[in-house]
Amino acid sequence: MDTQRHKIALSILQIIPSIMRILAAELRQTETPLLVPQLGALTLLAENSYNLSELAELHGVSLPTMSSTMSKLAEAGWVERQRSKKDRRVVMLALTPAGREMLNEIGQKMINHIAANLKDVPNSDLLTLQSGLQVLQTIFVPFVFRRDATSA
Amino acid sequence: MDTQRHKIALSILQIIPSIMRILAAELRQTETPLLVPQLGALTLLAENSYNLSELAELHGVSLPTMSSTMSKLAEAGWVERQRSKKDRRVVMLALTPAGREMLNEIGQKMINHIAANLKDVPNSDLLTLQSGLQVLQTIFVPFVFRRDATSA
DNA sequence: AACGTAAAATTAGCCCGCCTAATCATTAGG
DNA sequence: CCTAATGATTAGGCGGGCTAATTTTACGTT
Repeated sequence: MDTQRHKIALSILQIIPSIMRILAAELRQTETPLLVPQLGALTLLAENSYNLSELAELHGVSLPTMSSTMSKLAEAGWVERQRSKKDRRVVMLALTPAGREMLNEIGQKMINHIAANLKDVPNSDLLTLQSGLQVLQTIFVPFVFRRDATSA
Repeated sequence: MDTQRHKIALSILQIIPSIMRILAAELRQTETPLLVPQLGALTLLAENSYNLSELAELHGVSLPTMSSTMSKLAEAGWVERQRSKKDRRVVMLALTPAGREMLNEIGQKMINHIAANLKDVPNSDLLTLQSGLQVLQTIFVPFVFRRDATSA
């Protein structure tokens, strides 16, 4: 019985989904053409060009899920598929110029929107929040990369 | 340009959805009969009996969404609808005994599962995490209750 | 008392995101 | 060569979210 860890686990289970719904709702309200998962995928592509498998793994979803997400983004003209010449099974994804521009706009808008929620948060709490998020990240985000680590 | 708040906003935007996907995936893997939103709604009902509107508001979703969630849970026998006698438009929701039992089991299982993720987190980080979550909650969770606060 | 409006819930219809299973194309290896 | 493995897509299904429309009940005004 590790009470502290269980209490935190309960908090996570209760709080994270709530925030998620709020984020999604805010994205919807700003009438951006993007939803949360699309925004996440595009953000990954903004820093690097990935093939579909890599992208799916980084994003923590299955290959078919990412494939379909990419289809929507490609149809909107924000992402381009290109088969690799070395290995023609592989599909490389990259932002189009339009996609990059759109992402910059929307991303900034969303960040401002969320930052507005923090307007009245005192500085000391901001520091606490920042550290807490950092811990959350180190705990959870590595999991994505460990997915097939059993084979490594 | 409030750089600090913007940085935190960016973190939230990047981290929360990732954790959400991980939580959902863990729920799926444990082969529970519940998904995240259902678990959340049932957890609310475990402490109180609510009518549909209240429940939708607490949970931060629209009425139709909650109605459909309740239909699924009712069909599974975990929740009971009952029309109020005072106002026959109102539908009260309550856990059935079976629902309560199932929720206890699953809830505990999920919490253990998440707590396991925290196994190797040092104590100092746990404290940081705990405070950070608290701040997150005070920032975001009240929003649910403020939804129609414009009329108050 | 009757009529019209407001409120609570459901239904209908839509789309996204997530999955697994099956398929197709290509590569790699015996 | 032929088979097995790998990368991606397609097919099919379901939950969860929304808005708009509908139904039932309550309430207020005349």
